[in-house]
Amino acid sequence: MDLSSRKIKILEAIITDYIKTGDPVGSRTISKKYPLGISSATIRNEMSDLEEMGLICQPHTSAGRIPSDKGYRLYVDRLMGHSSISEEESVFLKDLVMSNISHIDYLMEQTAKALAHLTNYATVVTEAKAENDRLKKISLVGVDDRSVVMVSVTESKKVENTILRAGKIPDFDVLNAITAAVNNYIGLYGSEINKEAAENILKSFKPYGELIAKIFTAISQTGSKTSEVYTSGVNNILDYPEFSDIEKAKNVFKVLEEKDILQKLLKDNSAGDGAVQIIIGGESNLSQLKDLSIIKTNYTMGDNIGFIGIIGPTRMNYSQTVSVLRGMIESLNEVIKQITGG
Amino acid sequence: MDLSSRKIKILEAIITDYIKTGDPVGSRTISKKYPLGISSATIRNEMSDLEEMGLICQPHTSAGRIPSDKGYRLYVDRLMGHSSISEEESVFLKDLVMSNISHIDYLMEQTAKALAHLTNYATVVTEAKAENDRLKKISLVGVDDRSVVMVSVTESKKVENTILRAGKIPDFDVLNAITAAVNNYIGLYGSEINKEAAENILKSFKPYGELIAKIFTAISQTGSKTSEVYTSGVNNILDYPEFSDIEKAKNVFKVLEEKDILQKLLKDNSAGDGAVQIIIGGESNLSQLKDLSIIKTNYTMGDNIGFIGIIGPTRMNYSQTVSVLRGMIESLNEVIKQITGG
DNA sequence: TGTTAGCACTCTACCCTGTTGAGTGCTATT
DNA sequence: AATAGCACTCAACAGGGTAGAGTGCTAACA
Repeated sequence: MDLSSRKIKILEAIITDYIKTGDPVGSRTISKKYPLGISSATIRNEMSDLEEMGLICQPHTSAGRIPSDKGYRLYVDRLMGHSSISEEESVFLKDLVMSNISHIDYLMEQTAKALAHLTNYATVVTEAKAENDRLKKISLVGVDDRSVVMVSVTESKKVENTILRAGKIPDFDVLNAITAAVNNYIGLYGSEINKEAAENILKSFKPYGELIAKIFTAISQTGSKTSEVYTSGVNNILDYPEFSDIEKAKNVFKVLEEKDILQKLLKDNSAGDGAVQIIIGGESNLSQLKDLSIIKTNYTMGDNIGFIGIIGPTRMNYSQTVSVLRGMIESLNEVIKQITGG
Repeated sequence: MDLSSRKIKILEAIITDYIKTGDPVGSRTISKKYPLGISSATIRNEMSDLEEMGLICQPHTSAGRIPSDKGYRLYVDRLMGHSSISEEESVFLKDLVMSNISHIDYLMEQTAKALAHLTNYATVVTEAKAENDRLKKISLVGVDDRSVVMVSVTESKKVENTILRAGKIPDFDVLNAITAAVNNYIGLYGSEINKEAAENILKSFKPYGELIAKIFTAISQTGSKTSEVYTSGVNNILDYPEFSDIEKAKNVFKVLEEKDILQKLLKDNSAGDGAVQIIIGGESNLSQLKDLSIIKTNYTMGDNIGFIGIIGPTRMNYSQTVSVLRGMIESLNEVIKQITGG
């Protein structure tokens, strides 16, 4: 069956209306609200065809039609207009990013929050992280007479703190000497274990064996942490009647708590860098997500790659959400470029 | 009216039953389930008295009775037995704390999670923080040729990273010299602004003026961040039928998102250090919390004080929850003592 | 041949009703 | 003082009827 331009117009009307109201759309509603110049009876015939093609379906016999995943897919790929965000929103996003560049984790959190606020959906942001990051150097900072902080910096410029405790802590100068020796080691072996070289350092700073052992343990563990996942606006989901059933809402909450699933979902980067990707309902092949859609993209900070996703009901406002997401990424990238030197 | 021992037994039965089932408790239920040796009619008379005293109330004319805030208060203060946690739970909590001591923020997060898991209520943990903390020293670690990390350590041993960017970054030795100079400054003036001294440092390291200016800005901002608040198990609330109404659930979620309110609530430390404090329903004087109770206490890390709260419906299992909370605090304190040197 | 009006049909949502069961308070009795 | 009995109240549930939205089909029309 052919998809005539009239059928497309009707499909578009159904989707637009359903996104707005959440109620199944009937033929009469369309004939009245959308000036297609045809009667409801004709629309009924066309709708019957659209249903046969799998683009819309009926929740029950005498209800209106709602778009299927396939219908949304067609809409997203071919029909959806490009809206753009307001000047206000754009400024809001840019200010947000600018004001937080010194605390990256805080920035991520704020990003998630801001997007949730602007879209009224749930958002997920993962920390930027390189696939195979290597330790570049460390620095030791004394805290008190029993503990030091080991600051580690990776090739991709991620900074991480680890607290180390030991019975005996050297003074400032010795600490610096140990730092230098360990950095030398790292230059040669990275975070791999080289017994001989480690023994050498241990020997040179004999009184502080306990501390040095802990340093090597910490070094071998660096970068093993998976990247942080920040979620926000999860409760926004409750605003949509399709989740007013408490059990359904619980399910959604459960998925959004499983950071592993979210990570995996966002990480799949088949669409390429910087592209906005849309996963509609069952397309994720995860039963827990069959009533949710995800609009996602990625951002880069040097070699590190992070992901931003917006999660809402399948009838989410794709066009608006995409534009907000694009605006966010733009602000982020602009600021990141400035920082990392462009 | 006097509170006879029989009245107390009936009140206790009502509360115990209501905590377990969530359904209003009738006189017949009590006479059958609790061996008080009196008939339901007698119990009815006594219940009528208890109602007059404001300890229980009726949701509607022909329903059973439920405890009022005042009833819970009496129960918590005078009737509640002390249960203790199982060996298993105790080991679980201790292991948790032990395995996370090198990453404090991670430990807090895990603490919140573990308590939520054990109690099936929502939990709030605030980062330990001293009231009037002062900067003790900083350390500068180069990241790349445009940025350094400033590691700041406060009197109370809190460590924080701030990323600083500048057009020109000195090498390792100069960075160390700047660190030393700035630490000298901090020794004299803390995080206060002393123009003359700052000018001196600026002059000594003239080519790096931009960086040094940023250092002083960062110094003046240190410690201004409010302490982190971690929540967990918020969705557990959905398991209790009193919040199966979506609007009520939304309200609860909203409160638990307002970290300010939670902070204020937990911070009030009138009960004294280490004491477990219980706030029942309306006692908080916050309308948003009128259907929720909070069981809370505090922990100390050196000079820093942090708070742990467990939030559930007013009919929460006070006795069990208190014991889990006590177990958690015990594990925390034990480990903290070991660390901070005891 | 495509479009439309008309009609019978379907199904949900809603309201009204009566019934059941749990629970109460009062009163008379033990 | 304690209890048994009784009339009463109320929420929850199920059944029945109606209104309204929507459909599919058919016949008529341009």
